[in-house]
Amino acid sequence: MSHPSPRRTRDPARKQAAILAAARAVFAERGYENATIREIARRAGVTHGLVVLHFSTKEQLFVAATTPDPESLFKGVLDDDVTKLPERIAASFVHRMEASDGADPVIALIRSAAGDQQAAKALLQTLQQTAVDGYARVLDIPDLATRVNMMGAHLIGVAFSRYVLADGPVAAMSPDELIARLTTTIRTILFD
Amino acid sequence: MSHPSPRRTRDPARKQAAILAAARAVFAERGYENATIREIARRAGVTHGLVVLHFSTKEQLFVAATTPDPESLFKGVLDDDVTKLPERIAASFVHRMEASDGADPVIALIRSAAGDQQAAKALLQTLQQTAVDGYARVLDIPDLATRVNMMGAHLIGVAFSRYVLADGPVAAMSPDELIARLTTTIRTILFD
DNA sequence: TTGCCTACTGTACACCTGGACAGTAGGGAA
DNA sequence: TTCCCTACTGTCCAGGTGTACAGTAGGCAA
Repeated sequence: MSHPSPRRTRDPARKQAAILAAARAVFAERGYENATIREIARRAGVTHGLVVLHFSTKEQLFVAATTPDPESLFKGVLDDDVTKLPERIAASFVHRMEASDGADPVIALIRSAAGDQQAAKALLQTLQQTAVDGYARVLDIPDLATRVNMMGAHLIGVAFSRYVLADGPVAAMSPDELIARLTTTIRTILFD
Repeated sequence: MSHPSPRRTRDPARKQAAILAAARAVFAERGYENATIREIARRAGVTHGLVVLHFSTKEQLFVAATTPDPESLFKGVLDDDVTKLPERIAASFVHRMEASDGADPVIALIRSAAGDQQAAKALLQTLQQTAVDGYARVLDIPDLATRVNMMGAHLIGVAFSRYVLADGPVAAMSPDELIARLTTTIRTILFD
């Protein structure tokens, strides 16, 4: 029948990577609380026991899977002249989200922080601080932290509307139009 | 001992109101999934059986407790001249949130929609549509729905940062400063 | 080939949830 | 006072969760 090969394969690195990818997807889709280890294991093609073996606890798996790479978020954004910073931020954010196919760590963090997950809140705050530090190198504004925070809030709100609510004009518009609108708003938040 | 009076009191209307108030608070604090009927019952001073008796199901209780009153959200906002619309929207929103002490239905909806609760998404979308219809009476812009959606996204993001994440400059700033900053951004989103 | 370390599986368990339901008692109608 | 409707309680249950752990079997070293 269609039990092709119940034979066990042995490949820790590959399986850990598969578990992490599945975890990112499931945490992004359902948020921390609604995500289950069993569902993650099923998508990764392993048993839930193996997930626990490698990552010990659901929370540790969450942190391992959703800790964003700060560098990747600001890659190429801080270069060039400051006047074009807003479009570069907008484009970087939108491209990142579109490429992830809804499984981006940031979405997982938003969904999970809403459910009061402490680890998610901490990671989001770290991300925020990283952004402040980065922009501080190229911008010289007294209330920089506040403006960056407002911008972060806006991006979270847009991500929420487009990828979580996933309905309405914001969800329907093209990436390019979204970038254009974000650019205008970000410019106002940062400089006006 | 300190069992003051195990005597039963009989007052359906009052208890239903207490249950709804407790439900609003718990749903806002924890989101739909993390909220439990038992916790709501405990805060309302009743048994969880009574909650089920009156509202049948957790989802029905959620809808009953968090369905926002559209009128209250736009009260006094649409009057007066259009040029001051942004400050009235900002002030109305901030005052509403500050007054609720973190138990506002909108926060419950945000927390719950993140966890993929269908009812919450539907209510948020209804709210969105109500806003579009309302502003359509005083504004004449071709892409009105899109702009209102972007504004709604921004408000969600700010609420998220201030009341859910509850940390950082946005959470720390005074209501008046928040209103001022929101006003500028809303003006850009609606008119630029 | 033999042996052994460890990646991997499957079962088991304690806990908590939403919901069902049989019973208890308040309080107005008669 | 008596009666009865129903607001209210407490117990019970099936289902699903995270985690612990005893056992199984790959595959490299010897």
